[in-house]
Order: sequence, then C-alpha cells, then structure tokens
Amino acid sequence: MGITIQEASRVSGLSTHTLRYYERIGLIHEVGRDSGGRRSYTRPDLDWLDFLTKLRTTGMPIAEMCRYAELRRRGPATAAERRRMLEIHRARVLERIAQLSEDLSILDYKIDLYHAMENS
Amino acid sequence: MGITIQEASRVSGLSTHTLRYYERIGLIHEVGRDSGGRRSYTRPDLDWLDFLTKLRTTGMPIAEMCRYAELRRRGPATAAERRRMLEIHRARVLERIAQLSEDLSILDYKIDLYHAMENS
DNA sequence: CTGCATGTTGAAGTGCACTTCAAGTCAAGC
DNA sequence: GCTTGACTTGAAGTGCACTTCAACATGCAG
Repeated sequence: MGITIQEASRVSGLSTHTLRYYERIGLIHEVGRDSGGRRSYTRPDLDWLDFLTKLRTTGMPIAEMCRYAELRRRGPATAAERRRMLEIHRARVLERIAQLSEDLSILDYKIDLYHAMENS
Repeated sequence: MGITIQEASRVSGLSTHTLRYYERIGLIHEVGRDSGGRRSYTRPDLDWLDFLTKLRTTGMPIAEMCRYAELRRRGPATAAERRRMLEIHRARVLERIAQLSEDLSILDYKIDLYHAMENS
C-alpha cells in the first residue's frame, strides 16, 4: 500500500536516517508498518514530509516544527495557533530575504572593486 | 590607539568570545596589543569584522572565510581569486533568496487555507 | 595595597541537526 | 536452509560555530 523507507528517502530528499530520526522525535507521527514491521510511507506522509522540508529549508528550528506537528495531531481546534506560527515564521523569512538582499549589494560592491583593481 | 575587545564586541555585534575565536582560527590576523598585552582593535579591524559578518550572515562557512582571509593576507596577487570566491558566493546567495521566495509562497498558501478554515 | 572587574590562554563543553554504529530481524534468491 | 541485503532499535558519534571553564595577569578605585 505504501512505499519503503528507501523510496520515501528518494522522493523526499531526506536520508533514511533522517526519516527515522524525524519519526523518533515526533515530527512524523506513527508511520504505518507492513507485515514485517517495516515502515510504509503513504501519500499523506509524503505530503507532510514535503511541507516539513519547506519549513526546515526556510530555517524553522526542529523544536518549533515539533510543536507545529503536535498541534496538527491535536486536530482542527489548534488551527488558529498553527496559522499564527506560520505567520510568525513568514515574517522571519521575509526579514531573512531582506537581509540577504541587502548583504548581496555589499557583495556586488566588493566584486566591482576587484574588477576595477584588475583593470587598473 | 584602538578600542578594547569589549567595545569591539559592542560595535561589531560579535561576542568577545567570538572575537578571540575568530582570531585564533586566523579569520582576523594579529590584532594589535596594548602595553599590557590586551587586544586593541583599530578601524581597519572593525571594517574587516563588518565584512566578515556579512559573509557569515549570508551563509559562507567559516572554513571558506578563513581561506578568503588567508588570500587577503597574501596581498594583491590574490585579488582575482578572491573576486572569484565572492562571485561564487554571490551566486549561492541569489539562489538562496530565490529558494526562500519560492517557499514563502507555499507558506502564504497555507496561511490562506487556515484563514479559509477559520471563516467557514 | 587590596579588591575586583576585565583581560589573557588552552582546553573542554554546548546545541543543533543529523549520522553512524552495533546488534539483531526479516524476506527473497540460490 | 543459508547467504545477502534491507530493515529494525537504542545509543553513541560527528561537524559546525561558537561558548564556557579554569587558571592566571593587569590596572584602576578606594
């Protein structure tokens, strides 16, 4: 019914080690098992992993992701709180982009200086 | 002539520990000392720290910064190589900004979904 | 001249996010 | 039935970027 941890690893881009680690710390809740006790990842699992990965790559700390995951498990009653978490995170991402853009211009300036040096 | 490590810390935004650490690993080269052997930071030191900080906040690994610092110490002959390093780093920063912007839209989408849930 | 804050050093410790290890289980191919 | 390879677990290890510690030195206030 589901796919193996190996396939889930390929699809998600996370190592099998990381998949087990994420489950252990509660980021992924109780992945289904096959007859032999092996993990079997379903579509919803993969979608969730995808979203988790986006939170990670945008710099959300694991601890905060765990909190989000826990709220999610508690159901619809926690929707407003989860939204607030995402809004706060969104603001951080925006700020990070702004900071990077600003620093980028310093980089450009420095690179220009080097060009000028080389052509003088 | 220069300022104390405490003042340099305040100006640069780096802890005194980090300032000593940066010096130890060769990121900052031989900061001057006062009569009592205490560090004395001058304007060029602070400018360099400022630039280092920009490299760090844009995600350049310490090891790479050390390499850049070493090239810088070797003088003008290494200018072209330093420029290349900055250009490569610049490309990474651009890519990071693009990635963050993309992930941001997923975040926006999710937040919208939560709003829709709350208003239904 | 005596505290005491601030400085110095090398070495050890910390926190985060994994990653590797050790020891065992299970299923498919020969 | 036996090997092989992927899977399982808990525990220990890794890499990065600092941070803290321990032990000692210096300089200024009272």
